Amino acid sequence: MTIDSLLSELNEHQRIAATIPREHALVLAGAGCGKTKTIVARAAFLISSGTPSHRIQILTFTRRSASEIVERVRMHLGDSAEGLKASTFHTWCISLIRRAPAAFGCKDYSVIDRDDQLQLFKVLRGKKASSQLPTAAQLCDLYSFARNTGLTLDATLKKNSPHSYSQKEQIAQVMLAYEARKRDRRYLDYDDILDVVAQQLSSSPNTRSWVASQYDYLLVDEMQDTNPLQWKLLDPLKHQVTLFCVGDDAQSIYGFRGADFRNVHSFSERVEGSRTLKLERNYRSTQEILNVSNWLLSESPLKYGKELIAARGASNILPQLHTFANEWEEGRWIGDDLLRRREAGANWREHMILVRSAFAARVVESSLLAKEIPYRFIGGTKLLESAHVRDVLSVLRLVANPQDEIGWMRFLTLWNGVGELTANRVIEHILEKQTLEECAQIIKGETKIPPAALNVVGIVKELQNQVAMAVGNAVRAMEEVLAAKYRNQEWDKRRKDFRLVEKLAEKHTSILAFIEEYLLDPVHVSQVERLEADDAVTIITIHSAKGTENEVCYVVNVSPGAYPSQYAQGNDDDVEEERRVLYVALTRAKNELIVTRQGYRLWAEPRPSLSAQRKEEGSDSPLYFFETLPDTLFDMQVHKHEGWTPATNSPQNALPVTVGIAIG
DNA sequence: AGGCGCACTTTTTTT
DNA sequence: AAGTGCGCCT
Repeated sequence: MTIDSLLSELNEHQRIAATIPREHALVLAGAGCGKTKTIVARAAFLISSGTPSHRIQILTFTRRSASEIVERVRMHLGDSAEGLKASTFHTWCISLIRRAPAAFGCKDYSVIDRDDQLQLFKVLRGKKASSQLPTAAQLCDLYSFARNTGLTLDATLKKNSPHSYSQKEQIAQVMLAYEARKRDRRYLDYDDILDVVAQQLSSSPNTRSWVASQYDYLLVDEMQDTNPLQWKLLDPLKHQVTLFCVGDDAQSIYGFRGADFRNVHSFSERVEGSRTLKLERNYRSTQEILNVSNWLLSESPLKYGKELIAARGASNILPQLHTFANEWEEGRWIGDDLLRRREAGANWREHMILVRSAFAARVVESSLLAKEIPYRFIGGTKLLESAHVRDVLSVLRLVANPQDEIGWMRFLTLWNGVGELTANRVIEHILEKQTLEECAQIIKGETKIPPAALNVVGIVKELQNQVAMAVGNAVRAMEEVLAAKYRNQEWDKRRKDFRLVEKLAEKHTSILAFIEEYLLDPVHVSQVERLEADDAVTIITIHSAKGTENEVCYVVNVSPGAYPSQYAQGNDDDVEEERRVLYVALTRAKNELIVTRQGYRLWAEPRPSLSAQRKEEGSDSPLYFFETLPDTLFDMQVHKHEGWTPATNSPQNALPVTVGIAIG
């Protein structure tokens, strides 16, 4: 396919965006208006008009959209697309660090993920010495928020946790200790990866020009979700590299990570001489679906000024709104509805179920399992984040970095007779040593860990360039102890994951690269297995669903107390972010939108309006987005309680073990 | 004292 | 699914 035929598929505005001359540009595109298509066309246009493909770097939020964009450009251009790179901000930065570790002051550093951070914070916070201190997880979030926004601890606490403000001094101490520990152990957490690069880009002219000289263009997807730390990366490059950014303020849903949707509005001030373009024609959905989405945004006190028009026009199918007595009936009905559609000839893969949280997916999941409907779940615990896989990978981490305290803790406490305290004592001695052999001697002297287990570390070291074999050996050596640890926690199911890990490892020639790649961009179990069963329903968290679409979309549990969630109540910014989350969910549907909610009694009986009640309390942020829903937008149906006990709870309905690719 | 198993709660969202 | 708390065992 030629570039001309690709451009002829675009509408006028998309084509202008894809072919603008070399200048900074921001493309504001509504949901379904062809954002990805425009980025793909832009990259293809640049390459076919002479920019070498390796001088274009595309930055996206997920591995999935990164590979999709590259794949589509390749489809249009063939070999000349070779060398085009798309990655997340984090993978991009770590690849820069790995190519010039000294320039960033990060020689021999290893990357730690959130779980590792938690371990450190837990240790540093101390057990229950001061239980008023925020939990390790809260400290972790506060720390990360401050790093991503560039706010001081003081400002972060005032904004996110005024409740803990009085403990500011102690919190500061824990955080400083965390930073000292990271330096000591040569750890880089997620935020360090970006910050280290950003810092050097702004302070070192040499490093800046080294990086800038590699690229002519940076194409940034999902610009509305970039935060100040990410901007700190782009800003120093803007004089030498041309920015092409695409985003939608109404789809900004990463405020908890420091993103501010207003940032896309200030783009033109921050980037001198930049152009802003708009895409407003929606090619994804029917007008009936857009009417619901438009209504939701129009109710916001914020003025998005967005009214999506469907290029496809109306379809005469209204979205459906179903109200159930409880979550089990809701889940059961969705399963039944899927079966009906399947019987009518639809494929499983045309259906997507959108949930707010991984936790919220559980009821739906068990309903699909019970009805033997194949599904994949995107958004829960990732393969390499699951406890049993981390256990095995701890050995690989030790080989990559014998000073890895977190890795040692994980490995040592696996064995009988070694708990947290013993492990701590041993680790103190280990950290004084340089080689694995010396470490092994210490462990032999101080614990009863079987020598055979320690040999694995040596074997893995020998195999460090054959990662898949290293994984295989580690698994075999640890199988017994793991089987004991997880004997009551679906061991048979967990055990299968090791094969998948080996499969992933086959592509890599170094342990470090293997671990890093999947820490930064974790793979979901069901993604690995997709090859085996292609036709499945998708269950997906809304945050993971950004950028995706499907013929039929179910949006689950759009109930009072859930949209907006109680968590957001009282904070107008948070409530509006919740509105955008729901907006993202509603705009995923191409042909049919089915919204479900619980607690029909709330609507069956007359009662004082929730919003009126809310006004009396002195807040104008809504308690429930659908409180004022006009009844013309949906086909509404209330399902009466049928008086049965939830089958999902009864023990005789133990979850079947082998149903398609169903992996939670 | 340290380790371990059991029963219990508690879940936003992600790199 | 993982963290916490409690009581028992070595």
